[in-house]
Amino acid sequence: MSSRAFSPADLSAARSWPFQEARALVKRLERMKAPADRPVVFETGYGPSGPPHIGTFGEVARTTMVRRAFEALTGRPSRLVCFSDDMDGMRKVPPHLPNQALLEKHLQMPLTSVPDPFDAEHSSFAHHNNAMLRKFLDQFGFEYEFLSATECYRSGKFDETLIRVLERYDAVMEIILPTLGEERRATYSPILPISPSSGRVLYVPMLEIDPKAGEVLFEDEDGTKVKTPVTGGRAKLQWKADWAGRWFALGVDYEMAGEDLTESVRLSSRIVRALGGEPPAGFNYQLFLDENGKKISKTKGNGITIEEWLAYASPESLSLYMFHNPKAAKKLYFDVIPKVADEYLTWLQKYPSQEGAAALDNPVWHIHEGDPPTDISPVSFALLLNLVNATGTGDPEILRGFVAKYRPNASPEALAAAEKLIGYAARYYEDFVKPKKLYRAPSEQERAALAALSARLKEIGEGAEEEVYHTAAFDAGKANGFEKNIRDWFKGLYEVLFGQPEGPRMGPFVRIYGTANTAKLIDEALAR
RNA sequence: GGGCCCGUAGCUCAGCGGUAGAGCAACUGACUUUUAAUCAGUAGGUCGAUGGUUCGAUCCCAUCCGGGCUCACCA
Repeated sequence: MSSRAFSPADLSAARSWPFQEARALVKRLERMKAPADRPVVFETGYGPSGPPHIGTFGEVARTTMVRRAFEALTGRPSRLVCFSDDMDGMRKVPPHLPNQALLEKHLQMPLTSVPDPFDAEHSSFAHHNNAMLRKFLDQFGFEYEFLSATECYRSGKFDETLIRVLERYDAVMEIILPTLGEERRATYSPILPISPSSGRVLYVPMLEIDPKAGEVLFEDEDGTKVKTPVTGGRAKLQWKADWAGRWFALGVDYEMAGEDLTESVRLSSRIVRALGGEPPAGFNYQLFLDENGKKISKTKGNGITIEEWLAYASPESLSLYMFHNPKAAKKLYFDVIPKVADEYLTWLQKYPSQEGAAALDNPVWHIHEGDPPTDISPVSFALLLNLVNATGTGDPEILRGFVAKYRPNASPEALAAAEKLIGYAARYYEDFVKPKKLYRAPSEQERAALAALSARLKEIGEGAEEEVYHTAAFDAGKANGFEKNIRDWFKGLYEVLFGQPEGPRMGPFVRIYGTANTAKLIDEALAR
């Protein structure tokens, strides 16, 4: 690792939000008098009833930023727990899934007891989604520990916490009940037993609770009264109590959440205190909006998905987007992608010349966990998009040639760094530029000039200087009536050959694309 | 309506008590036998509004305006 070292003075001068968050966490640990060698626990939560999405990425990326800032600040060990709420009952069958009938039969069962509707590869629906989550996180190289709620309950990891909830039952109820509607109030219990007869998660009131024995009495689905221990996976905590229980059981020190969960965090904090714990540090980040400032909703399909982002720009650029101002509602729509991609490059270029706190506050320090790469693409994404527009091609080979020409002094490493951008640009071309192309037929005059150019290029052959080709382009125009308006010649040439009024400088283009290919391009256009 | 968050140049953001900054975009010029690129330069903000605290406020407080979330169920 070639990551830079920073002085304590630099570190305390860093003002970017991850450092501010890290300092808040430090204060919390001081208040708690936490032993300095105890690993500090960061958590992110995940609901395994659907695939991971751009918000999942954002939460883990941002949490990791705080984590690394904290480590830099304190040198203390830390862990990041990605927790899957996979013991939650399946309340309804998510539409769009295959095997609806099969799923229907398993309503109210813990998600880890619902069969995988996709294939037999995973032992349950939740296992399938958990695997997707891990694959998703791994592809970005996040460092984390995966934790399954089901395993935590069944293994006894949460036993102590469940008993504690029984011990503090009244205090917990007192906090939760006022937040519920009248109807729910009548049946609410922070403990949800798993029916021994049906395996479903039961939303029933507790008839008796016995903290000493660690048991509860409730009415099972078949009407029989059942007394059961709450431990070993025979019961779980309900919403409003389970988050607090998890904090308590895992000793979570830091967790952020979307602003829609602001009230939940507040409530859970009170509950964890009632259990005798201390709520984690953290903050509520804002949700994303679409181009018009409207909330992004999956059904409306506004905004963009992580797949869309990653099709046209790097994960690092998405991290940069996540880094910016997490407390402001940010617009997330297509046009921001190229802009953010180039902003990322700009920050990367700036980093080596920055010192102290300025470097620590540079987003790339956070995006790359303190160790930004030194090989930087010598061309911006905007330039590549221009190129793609100008050359009318998304052929990576041609783009590569132009990059090498534009940046003759670029190192092989830098050119390698540009490779990814070229791929994104090519994709962009295919999806956005190509469909908009409008080739027009040449005028008689243009036809003659184009034919002359084609013939001349074949004559010259490959390997000549750019200027030779460029001169040929001019000559063909001048010799066919464009001597006074050479601009029109080029405009027409582009419209006929590339389907747009602008195009590449012809000399370099021919040199890179080849005379035979260019001549072929012309001949095909004339034959169209 | 209550609560929370946000509101600084066209855009994305920094600045968090001492006479407003960056990147991109825009514009001008140079260069290039079209485009793009490159280089040099210019312009652009009553820091959402109004009051208050202060010798002094973008920065603190209050109110208001605008945007988002949340306050039945579900997570």
